[in-house]
Amino acid sequence: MLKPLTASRRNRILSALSDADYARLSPELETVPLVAGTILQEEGEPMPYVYFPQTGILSMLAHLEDGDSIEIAAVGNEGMVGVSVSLGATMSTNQVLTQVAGVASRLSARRFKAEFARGGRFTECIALYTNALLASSGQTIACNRFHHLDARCARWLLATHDRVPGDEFVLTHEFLALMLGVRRAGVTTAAGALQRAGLISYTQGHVRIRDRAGLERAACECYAVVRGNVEQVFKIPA
Amino acid sequence: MLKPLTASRRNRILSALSDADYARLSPELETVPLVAGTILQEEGEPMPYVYFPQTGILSMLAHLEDGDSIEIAAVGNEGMVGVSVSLGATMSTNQVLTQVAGVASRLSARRFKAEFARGGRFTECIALYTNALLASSGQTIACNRFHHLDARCARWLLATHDRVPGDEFVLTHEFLALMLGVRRAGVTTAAGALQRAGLISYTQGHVRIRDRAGLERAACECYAVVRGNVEQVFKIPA
DNA sequence: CCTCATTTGGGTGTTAGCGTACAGAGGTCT
DNA sequence: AGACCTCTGTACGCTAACACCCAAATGAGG
Repeated sequence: MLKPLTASRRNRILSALSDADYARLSPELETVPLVAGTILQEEGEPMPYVYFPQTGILSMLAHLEDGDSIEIAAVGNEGMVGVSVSLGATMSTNQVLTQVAGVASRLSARRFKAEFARGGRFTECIALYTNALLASSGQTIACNRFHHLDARCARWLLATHDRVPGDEFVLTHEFLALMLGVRRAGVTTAAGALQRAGLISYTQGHVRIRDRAGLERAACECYAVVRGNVEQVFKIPA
Repeated sequence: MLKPLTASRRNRILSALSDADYARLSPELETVPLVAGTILQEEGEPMPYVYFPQTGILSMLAHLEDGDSIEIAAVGNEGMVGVSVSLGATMSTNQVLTQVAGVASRLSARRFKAEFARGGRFTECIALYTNALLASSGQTIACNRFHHLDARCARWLLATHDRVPGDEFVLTHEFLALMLGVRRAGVTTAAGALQRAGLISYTQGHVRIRDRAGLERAACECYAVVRGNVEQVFKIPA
């Protein structure tokens, strides 16, 4: 027996489709598991699919020649990976990996392009989401230049917390260091401070958010700005 | 006597329009001077116009709560300011200011949206340019995190050199500091090193590029990456 | 020619985060 | 239980860039 049609509509962009549009697209949507650590797209390679996470989190990463890397944006069920396909790109400019395991709906790039070209609510949503990505990237440019590790750390934890069910999730200092583009030891120091302040606690690769409000105070403004950018996408009068 | 129709087509996006499309749009295009230091768009405010520079350079800036600011992207005759209008945005998320004086064609946001909705080569160009901006933002996120001031300084000088006629242009350390998000004294040190290496020279607000190839070696990879992103826009088979 | 504002040079002490290294703590597997 | 591997804590010296400061040079205007 098939899952109900609405299963994949935990993704907020897909759920913005009219029932008619969804019915047309639905046979083309493939539900795929997102396995933590898996790479979905590689920099400079073609993008056969676009992904709409239902649960879990994907990360877009930039890599530099000397091997340094950093997260550009995180994508949960509020967004998608592959907007650049709608902009006419053929190659991915970033690496995309699964940060938190989950499930996504994927769609072939060809179908996605065709659907995008139809216009309507779906197209509008994708465009607005692209705009949010662009605006958020600008904020992150400034954030990486000016904000200190503690604040960026808090920002990142909040963004992840928003996208997982409970208050606890899997995360090592090592991984967080990769996302923030800093040393593992640096994260240990910053996270240690947050822990001592009673905002979080962690053991062996598991973090627990203990004081969400406090964490928000510890985070830089960028958390709220980026979140606001994304909320704007869905605040349009339908 | 009117200037020839093709005047504004020094902008590479406008010149991608078919003659028919251009003829239709041309009466709506207004040629405006770009005065150095002028602010064309303010963060959080509506965007009545979009701009297609013919000459000169515009800068998109991000501002943080505490007053720090940094350049997100520079736009010359290869691009435009206001792509987010085509994505459905109503408010600007960045400040835009004139970095180097020049001339631009401007178009009302309404007309621009309508024209964008028509589809065709123009639409395609705008979409590809938006994609280039997005990709370049990702690169800049990493750049600001990892690359040192000297290299970022060189990157910026090259990007500007690309967009001005000769080898010399107006620039103070103060202004460059604003763009790079560093102290003025920091720029003095970095630029001094470039000068001592014979790559540039400057006096009282005027820089001269003396060794372009050397500067390219001194710059981080981001210069070439971002430039490549933009070139990609115009490399499509017409 | 002199004055004055702008621009640049440089100096001092501070700091966040780096690179590196090592030790302990907590799980896992046999 | 013991061996092992992953994860976290911490320490030490180093450096890029900071904040703050003042002095010199340059060019424009009266």
